[in-house]
Formats: sequence, structure tokens, C-alpha cells
Amino acid sequence: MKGNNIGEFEELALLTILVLGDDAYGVTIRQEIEKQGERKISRGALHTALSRLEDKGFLSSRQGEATEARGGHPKRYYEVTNKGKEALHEAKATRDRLWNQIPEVRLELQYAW
Amino acid sequence: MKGNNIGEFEELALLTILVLGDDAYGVTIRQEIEKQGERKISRGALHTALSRLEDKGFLSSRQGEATEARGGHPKRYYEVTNKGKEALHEAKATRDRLWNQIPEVRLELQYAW
DNA sequence: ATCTTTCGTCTACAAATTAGAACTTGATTT
DNA sequence: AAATCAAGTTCTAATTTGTAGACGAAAGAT
Repeated sequence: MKGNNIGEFEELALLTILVLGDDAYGVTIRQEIEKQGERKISRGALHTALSRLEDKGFLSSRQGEATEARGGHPKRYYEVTNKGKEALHEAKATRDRLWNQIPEVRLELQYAW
Repeated sequence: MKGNNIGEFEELALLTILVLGDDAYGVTIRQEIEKQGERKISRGALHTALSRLEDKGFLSSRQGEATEARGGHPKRYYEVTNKGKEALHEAKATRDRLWNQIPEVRLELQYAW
């Protein structure tokens, strides 16, 4: 995607990382997404998105400590960059603006949901 | 994309159609998107998204009158289905929920934007 | 030394996004 | 009535995103 537009999944990842704060790495991000979005995703799916986001400058990462509990690959912690935050705000602003322009009547649904 | 998840562009299209109400067809949708999102899109890009959305049941369409001014292909008017509205609401709800969980401090940016 | 757990990386493919050329259809000219 | 013009949509093809699953590596447990 060109410019600052981010995809649906990318946005979800970015937002989730912000929610997690200091504890955002592969496993926790994945857990949180599944929890929040009621949506199953694989580790691979997440990590490829994460690297792409990093390539595009929306995320930065740092190698974490070896491990605490039981061993394992050193964690890679992610942080949303300013550029990432801007993209997020922009996406939100555009959508909010649109929602505000939709007459109420068009939003009514026949059935509860 | 699987399930009821809609992509970034698809969501933009759906929202724009809702804003336009009765006058939503290729050309007007495209104009409105460019106006609102400050984003150039090609005719082809839009139409493929529109058919996909229709295939997935988020949109319905009807053939419009021949034309008014000078001739041309009969317009195809689009309307967001209930299913489409649900998907839109769901996407919004998920994101709003996430935004609300982000501590303010993480959103601060160094520069104005 | 081998097993087990935790976690990241690689490979491959499917679906969404995008642009631009081509095609349709009628109305207007000539 | 043929040629042209304007308003629209469809087709073709390429690039980006989204997705899963197998694989590899690190370190504590046995």
C-alpha cells in the first residue's frame, strides 16, 4: 500500500502493541489479538506482518533478555514509532469523519446484532 | 480475508456509499473517496473492490437508468446490505475498544500532526 | 545427552489492492 | 448513418497484504 495507509490486520497489530505497552512481543501480541478480536491467528501470520510494519517504519524492535521462565528464543519486543502513531490517528480520523456524515436512518438494522 | 473481516479499502468504500446514500455509483463513490480521504484511486481499483464486496454479500447493486446528460454506460447503483452494516459496526467496535485501552501517554507525539 | 517448552524465522500460497487499457452504450455531430 | 464524444463499467495483470504451517534455535528439566 502506498503512502501511510495501513491494512486491516496491520492496524490491529499496531493498536494491540500500543495496548500492551512494554510487554509487546510475538506471543503476547498474538494472545491479545485473539482475546480482543475473537480471531485466531498463527504465529507466522503475525510475524510476517510485524516485519513488514518494521520495514515500513511503523514499528521498531529490540532484542529482549534471554528469557525468564523456561528458556526459549530471545524475545523481540516491539514499539510503535511516531510514524506508526500518525498512521493510526489518520486512519481513525478519516473513518470517524465518515461515520459522522452518515445519516442515522441509514444505519438502522432490521435485526438486533 | 476470511470471515466478516473487511479490508481497509473495502471499509472506506462501504462507508462512503453510506454517506452518499441514493447516489452511490462508481464515479460518485470515487469522487467522494478522493475528496474525503485525500487519496487518489483508479476506476479499476474501485470497481474490483465493489464486485468483491458484492460477492461477499456486503453490497447489493441495481442497474440505473440509461443516463441523463450525454450517453454512457448505464450506471450501477450500490447499497450497503445489513450484513455490510454489521461488518462495519463490528470493525468500528473492535477498534474503539482497543483505542480506549491505550494509556494516553503512549499516544503523545513529539511533533504536531 | 536428550527432551520439552518458548519463541522467532522461513517458505509458500491465497486474497486484497491497485493501475491502466479496453470495451459499452447512447447522444450529438456532421 | 457514420463518426465522434462522453460517461461508465469490465478486463488484465502486477504488487501488497494476509495467512498458515513447518522449521530452527535457546535454555531449563530430567
